Amino acid sequence: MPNRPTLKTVAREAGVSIATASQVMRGSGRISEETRRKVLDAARQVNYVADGRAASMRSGEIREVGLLIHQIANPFNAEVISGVSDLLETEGYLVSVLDSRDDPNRQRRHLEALLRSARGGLLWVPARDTPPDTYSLLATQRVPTVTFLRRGQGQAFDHVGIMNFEATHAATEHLISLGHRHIAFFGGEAPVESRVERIRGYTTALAEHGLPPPLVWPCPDTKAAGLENVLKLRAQHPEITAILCNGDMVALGASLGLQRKGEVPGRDLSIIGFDDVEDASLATPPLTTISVRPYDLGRKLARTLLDRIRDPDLPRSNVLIAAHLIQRETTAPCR
Amino acid sequence: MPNRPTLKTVAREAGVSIATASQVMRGSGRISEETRRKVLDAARQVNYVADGRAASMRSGEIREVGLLIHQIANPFNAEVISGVSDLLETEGYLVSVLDSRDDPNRQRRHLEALLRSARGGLLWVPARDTPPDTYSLLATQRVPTVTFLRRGQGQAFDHVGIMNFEATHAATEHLISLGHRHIAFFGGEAPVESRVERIRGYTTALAEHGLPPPLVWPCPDTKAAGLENVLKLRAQHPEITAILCNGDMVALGASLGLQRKGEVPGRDLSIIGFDDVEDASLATPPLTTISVRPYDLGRKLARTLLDRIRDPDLPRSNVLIAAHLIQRETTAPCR
DNA sequence: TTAAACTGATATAACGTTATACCTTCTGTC
DNA sequence: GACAGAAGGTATAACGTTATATCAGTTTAA
Repeated sequence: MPNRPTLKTVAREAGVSIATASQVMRGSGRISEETRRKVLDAARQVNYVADGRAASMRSGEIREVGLLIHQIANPFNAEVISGVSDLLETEGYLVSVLDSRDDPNRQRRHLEALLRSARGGLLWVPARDTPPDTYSLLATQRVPTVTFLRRGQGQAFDHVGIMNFEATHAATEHLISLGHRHIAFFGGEAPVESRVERIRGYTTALAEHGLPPPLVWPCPDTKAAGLENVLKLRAQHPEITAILCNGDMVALGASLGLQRKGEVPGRDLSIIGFDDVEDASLATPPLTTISVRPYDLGRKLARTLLDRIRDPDLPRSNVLIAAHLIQRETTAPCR
Repeated sequence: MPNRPTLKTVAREAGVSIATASQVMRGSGRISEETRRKVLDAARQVNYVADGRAASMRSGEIREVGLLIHQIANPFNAEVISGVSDLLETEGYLVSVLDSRDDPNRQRRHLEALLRSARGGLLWVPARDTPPDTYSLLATQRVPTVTFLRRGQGQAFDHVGIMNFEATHAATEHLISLGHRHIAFFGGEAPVESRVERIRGYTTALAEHGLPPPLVWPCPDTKAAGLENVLKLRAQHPEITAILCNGDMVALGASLGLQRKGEVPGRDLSIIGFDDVEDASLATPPLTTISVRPYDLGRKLARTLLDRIRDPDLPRSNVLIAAHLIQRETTAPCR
């Protein structure tokens, strides 16, 4: 039973040296058409696939990057990942996607696994409460790194984010223009900047219009939690007529919760989501939400990493993607 | 600016040889407590992380596996991936998840990327119409491989699947016992075995009860497609009173479509899904579906791969996971 | 007292590539 | 026909680990 083919196998089969075989496979150096053909035939013959480990060790070029995020099973994030993969894969990179579940310990383990095996680059959403030594680990390892969605304490890295403040500011003003005066911010728990910025946009808009003080109601970013918590919120604060959500999943959950109680989203409580996941437009009623084109964000992210890999001395970049309100049917004038 | 630390750095820092440093890091060989401490301190000092490429080249043990699936952004598959990752990560493996989008060319590219970089093992759902040379590529590369959900032509590999026939057979009988006589099979397009088996279970049950000939209505496994197609189906075949779906996403889509037209799932058309994704129980009305515990399937899958990696001479295994009907509110007696 | 066994460390080769330098052979020029 | 230069190929070292053999001391056994 033959072992897996290496360059040696190919070279032997083609009757040339290993060095020559290597040059042919990479299309470099001066090689006659005849030799080229012989080597390529031999390679096809034995189903040769280069060993990326050996290649990258010698050449220093690692075509393997990691993507470490706090939650994979979230349609918005899935779209981001899609955008990242599409671009990086056409450039010949292998993308390893890992889920930290927003847990710093789990994140640390993943990070070390990535540093061991996929050290070509890193796309990273820092978990909440990421300790400083995790940042310094990355710094000493000198892996090209781009943070996204959250920057955490990784101020030294490139970053691709969302215009959170502007988005929730505008969304809140929209609710105000519909006559709402008691508006809550609903969802999310961790003190991550993305949420902090969103809350700031919301709070600022309230203040600018001289409305009652902000009410922030935390809960996990899942449908199930949204469903449950919206009822608690309404029981405890019956004056609330509109909620601005930290994400579509809680928003959709809230919409479901309302309907379970026989109420109508929009008419009985205005709801604005954040992300514009596929379900947002498919839900009944379709969800008013803030859209950020996650796929484009992913591509921008990949592009930023590639630039960084190609030139480590580039100035640190900080890209913010615009977000805009999409009005569907869960917002209505206040009654 | 110092470069990334290697064993050499650690050894120099600790005043020992590279060989000794290596032994300490791996906890092998005979090392005095004093030396051990010195090396570990030095390693921590410089933030040392081993280079898995070099290690695996020499030791032959690759702690990196690939998972190649036809659709990542599907809650059922996401759960499977979760189960796989949890088990493999505690065993120190890095799992690279790739999405073939059920396209053989894309799949081929991914496979070659994996063979280049993550050749420790492969978990694989063959794309539809996977050509024979893709199978033989894997065979010559001798990467431990386990197929799941679909076997394709990869008869030589270990496999973890679902009892599809039994599941749809039972589900169809359930519909029949509710009095339905005109039942359609709804969703899925590709001639993959999982769907073929499901259709066979459905067809067999119909035949056993002497019911009208089967009606199979293909459509992509997405909510949007389900929504659209259920209306077409009803327009063209008004006699249908129940549909058995190839997946929850189409089933949920169908449920939405019905409601858009003011009809009530269950009362006006019985719907059974397949997968029991999280949304199935959260939807209104909650979806009757076939559950297969995707997380457990994922763990079983990982376990199978580990066994194969540990002993390449093991007899080929073929595990089938049971599936059972969960009755919620989209099925009702035929009126 | 001396060989044998053990302890704790190290030197070295190897994994499969690629970059570099080098070595032939051929062609053309004067 | 001597020599420069190009064309086409190869030998070799290196990447960062780990497995193996080996070595110098020290202890134990007979």
